[in-house]
Amino acid sequence: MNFISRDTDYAIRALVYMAKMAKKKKDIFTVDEIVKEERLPERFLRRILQKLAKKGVLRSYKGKEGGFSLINSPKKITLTDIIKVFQGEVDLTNCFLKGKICPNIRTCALRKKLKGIGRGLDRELRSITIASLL
Amino acid sequence: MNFISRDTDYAIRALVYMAKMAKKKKDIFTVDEIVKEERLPERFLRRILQKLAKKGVLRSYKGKEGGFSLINSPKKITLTDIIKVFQGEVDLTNCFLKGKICPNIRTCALRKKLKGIGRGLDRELRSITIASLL
DNA sequence: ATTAATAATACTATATTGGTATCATTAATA
DNA sequence: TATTAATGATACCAATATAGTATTATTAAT
Repeated sequence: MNFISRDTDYAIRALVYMAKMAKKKKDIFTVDEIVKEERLPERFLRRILQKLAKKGVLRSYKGKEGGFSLINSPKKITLTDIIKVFQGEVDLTNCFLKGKICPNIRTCALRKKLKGIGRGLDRELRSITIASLL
Repeated sequence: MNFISRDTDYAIRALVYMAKMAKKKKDIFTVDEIVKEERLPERFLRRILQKLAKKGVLRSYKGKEGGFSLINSPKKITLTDIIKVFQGEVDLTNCFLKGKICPNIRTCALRKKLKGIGRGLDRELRSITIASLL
């Protein structure tokens, strides 16, 4: 059971690259540059960055000399943010009989326990920022 | 992102039912009985219990008067055990460029951080036993 | 011999994952 | 203003995973 999906993984690599280079260089990056440096599949990464742009993690510039840039400081971008974009909210308490048979998720001993664990996990994932990975 | 899959969920329900009833009653249960009580799809649950039997969580008895029984005390059956049966080892540190491009998982800042979190998570999941859900 | 249970295995439908392809849009600049 | 170099939107596709169902074999009690 993989916790991180391929697009989350690629997104993190791209963001870390951008954060690293933004310190020395200009801060707009083309997909081609990132693909070359990080050796990721071009069209797939393109779609990933587009999604990050749509979700407000990146800003995109169309046209010649365009590309993508970070909107916020790498210190502000957490793992939780990125996972949420590609894999949705991490939900430890999901119930497969919800509504049908189970009376209430709050009376369920399992979900009650998992809820606490999920909160702890989220707190830890939130502590991992792009900046912390440089 | 659902952490628990449907078969893990159904397995837990079945195991909790068996643990609960084993206290008052005989301890061999047919699939039909569990299906009726927990309202789960019969053939699907059957395959789930067979898998639990194969993995040493349940004992199975063929023939008339047969069924399934718990092998170990409900205190000894942890959530980690059950997740492992149906979803494999929970791996927070999986890397999608392993071997190809990434030099070493141990030099990777992200994986290093996730490894610690994964250990904590595992410890917590291990503390949830079937007995603790009664 | 009959009956009532699991075992093994194959099959199916649907969703998700991982990725590719195409064409439209935009903006710099020669 | 035409060219060029970038992203945007969208559709498509293959492989795998998920969530089951169906069939036949085996086993053990009575």
